[in-house]
Parts: sequence; structure tokens; C-alpha cells
Amino acid sequence: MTQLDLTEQPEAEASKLGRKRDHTRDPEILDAALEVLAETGYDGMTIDMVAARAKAGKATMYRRWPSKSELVLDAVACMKSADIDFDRLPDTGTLRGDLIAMIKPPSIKDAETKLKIMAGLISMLTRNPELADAANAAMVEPRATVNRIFFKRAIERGEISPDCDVETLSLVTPSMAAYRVLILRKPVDRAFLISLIDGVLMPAVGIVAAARTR
Amino acid sequence: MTQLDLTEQPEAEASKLGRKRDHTRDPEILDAALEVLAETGYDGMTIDMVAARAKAGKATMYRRWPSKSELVLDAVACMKSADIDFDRLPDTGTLRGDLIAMIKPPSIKDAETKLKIMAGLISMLTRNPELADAANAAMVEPRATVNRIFFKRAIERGEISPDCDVETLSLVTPSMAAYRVLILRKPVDRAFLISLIDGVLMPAVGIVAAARTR
DNA sequence: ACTATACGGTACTGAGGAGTTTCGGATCTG
DNA sequence: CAGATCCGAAACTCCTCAGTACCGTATAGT
Repeated sequence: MTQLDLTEQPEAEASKLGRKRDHTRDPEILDAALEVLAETGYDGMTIDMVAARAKAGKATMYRRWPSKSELVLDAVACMKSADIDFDRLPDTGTLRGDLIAMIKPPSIKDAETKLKIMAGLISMLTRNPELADAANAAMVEPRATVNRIFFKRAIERGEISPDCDVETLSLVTPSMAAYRVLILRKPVDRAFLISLIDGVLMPAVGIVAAARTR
Repeated sequence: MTQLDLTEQPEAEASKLGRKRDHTRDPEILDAALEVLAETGYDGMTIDMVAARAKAGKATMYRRWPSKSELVLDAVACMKSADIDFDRLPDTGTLRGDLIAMIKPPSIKDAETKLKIMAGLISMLTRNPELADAANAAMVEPRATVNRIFFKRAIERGEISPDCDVETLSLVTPSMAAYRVLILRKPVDRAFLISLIDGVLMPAVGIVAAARTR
């Protein structure tokens, strides 16, 4: 939220007594926090690491956030899905085309970064529901939403049956990518995602291989 | 390995000088470690917690394992899949029957426990490849293996096409169950697993709903 | 009974990290 | 320039926890 307040409007009222707080360095600090989080995990992360990376003083951190957990919560909540633009989703005319169109190097990279952050947070999610909700909204929900849109479109245009379990199918790619990175510790590359689409989703939805061979 | 040495043979040679080490409490301690691990995660777990839970002294812990990380590694490596008996896998004659037969309350419970342990380990896996391998062998590989067996059987008996991507399909259930528990933090119940089988796996493999409606 | 060993308990050491305080310098206001 | 505010740096407190040392006791072998 902080990150947005800054970019949207240049500090509403700077009057009153003296001058209003800038907090102009918030975005850099939150980004630094996310980086450290991805590299070391929640428990491995220290306030000093984040401060050093953002070239900020430790005191500055505590002037702005009351505790480490609040800082992390804010960092996760402010994290913007830089990769998904809901106003400009691909629309290729076929379900497979739409799904494949989402596979782009920057998108894969972004997803991997988010999964690394997620890895560092997972053990906390149990004990911190607020953080769990923020992580869900910032990292997992957007992906599933895109898939849901694609599947619903395909149903509307009659490409696939309306009986398809859209909810479950939308979670296949996110789930299996997460499992592969977090647990199997293998990279999620284009080939893997395509094998998911052609080996699971397309067959599951009744589109046979022959129909998509050009 | 320790756990097994004990049950298999009553201390091979107890001669030499004095008497051989008992380490008879190892299993209790390792079990306690797994419990604490599931409850608090790797970083939250302390040696004192484990010792207290196993009613052991802290010194005993360090007489047996040189460090916390070695203890955890041993605990994970010794963890036995209490739920899967590879000599007595269900064989119902149909793929769907086999998959459904694996859904049993104790099996679900065991899987949930393992996922909780996994949640506490994930952030460590990156920094400790040895632990990652042990966790993989003990918790994820067995599940996938069972599914692979079922799919291969189904291919052999001609129930499904040999072109099916067995490898990927075998990972659908483990992946999506893990995602649901670890990230979505929702319970994995019978209904969810069945929706996976009937909403993803069966369709993906070309078995239509009509064919299984009794 | 005597001795050795393993164990449980407790006290200790040392390192590291959360959170606090202080201070000196930079920057803006007038 | 004078006054106020913010910030980076560093020193400091307090606490937790990994790992160690020691001791009293239970037990098993001789």
C-alpha cells in the first residue's frame, strides 16, 4: 500500500506542523526486504541485512515499521505482480494458444522469484494468518485468476465442455510449478510448462493432440 | 538407518571393550524431533524442545548427534512411510479403482503430517542438498512411485493409451495436495482428492465420466 | 560389592540478532 | 545564518539458543 500511495499522489497534505513524513525510501527498503527474503528465508533474514542492502540505517527501519514481522508483511503486501497485466491478457482464439502465450521468459523469471520468496515464508504462514492472506493475494491468486479467465473463455466459445472443473484445472499449473521448484528443486522452464499443458490440461479438457497439430 | 539397525538385529557385536553403545532411545528422540519439526519448523525448533519431548537430557542429544542439522537430517532419513506398503498395493482392476483405494483416512493423515514437516524444512532445502535428498526420498518419492505403478499397470492392461505422460500425471496428486496444504492452507480431504481424480486425471487419460458411472 | 558406562538434569559459555538510544551530518524552511 | 527535521551509522541492552561441561544416579557386567 505504501508503494502505491507514493506513486499515485505526491503526498496529499504536507502542511500542519513542520512537514509531513516523506517515507520516500520505503519502496527501496521493501524491495530490499523481498530480495533478502528470497535469499535467506524469513528466519535467516535480519533487519541489518535489509538495512545494509537498502543503504539505510537500522533506526530508519524501526522508525517506519514496529517489528520485523510487520516489515515483512508490508513488503509482501506491497509486492506488485509486475508480470501480469490484466488489461492486456493474450486472446489467441484457442485455449492452448492463450496458455502458451503466457509462457514468456520474464513471466517465468518473475514466478521463480515469487516462489523463492514463498519458500522463505511457508513455515511462517501457519503462525501468521495475516501474512498468509497477503502472500496468497500477491503471489498465488493472480496466476490462478488468469487461468480461470482462459478456461471460462474457452467454455463460452464452445471450445471445451462447460462441465470442466475450471477451479481445479486453474490450479494445476501453479501447483505443479510450485511443487517442482520448492520440493523437487528443479527449474521450471518452457518445456515443463508445455508438457503440463499438452500432457495434462489439454487431454483433461478433451482436446486431442491431433486437433492441435497445426 | 539407526531406527532400522535396532529392529533388524539386536546389536550385532556387543563385545570388544566394555559394551557397545545402546542408543536404545534413538527412535523416541527422532520421533520427538519430527513432531517438533512439524509444529515449529526447523528454525523454531530447539534442541531443548526435542530433549524435553523425548524426556532425554540435552547432553544425550549431543552424545549421539554432532549438531542440530545432523539430528534433523537423521530424523528425516529414518522417517518410515508408515502408510504405504509396496507389497500390498491395491489392485482393483481399474485405474480409477486403484487411485480411489489409496484414499484412506490413515493415509491422508500421514500425508498431512509429512507435509507439515515439509513446510518446516522447505527454506532449508536450498542450503542443504543432503537434507533435500533425504526429504525427497522419505516423503515425496514414495507417493509418486505408487502412482507410476498404477498408471503403468493401466497401460499394460490397455485401459489407457501408452502415450500418456505417466511421469507428469503421477505428480499431479502430490503436487496439488502439497500446494493446497502448504500454500492455500486448506485441508486435503477425500472430496478434494476425488475431484482431482475425476476432474483432472481421468479426463486427462481419456476415461470419460459415462464409462465409470457404474 | 565394585567398576564402567550411559543417561537425565542443570549450569555455563559464546555468538548472534531484535529492538533502543545516541550522535553527527545533511537538507529543507525562513 | 538559525532552527527544525530527518536520516545513516554505530554503540548498547537484553534475550534466546547452539553447543559444552559437570554431576548424581541407574544399570549392567564381573
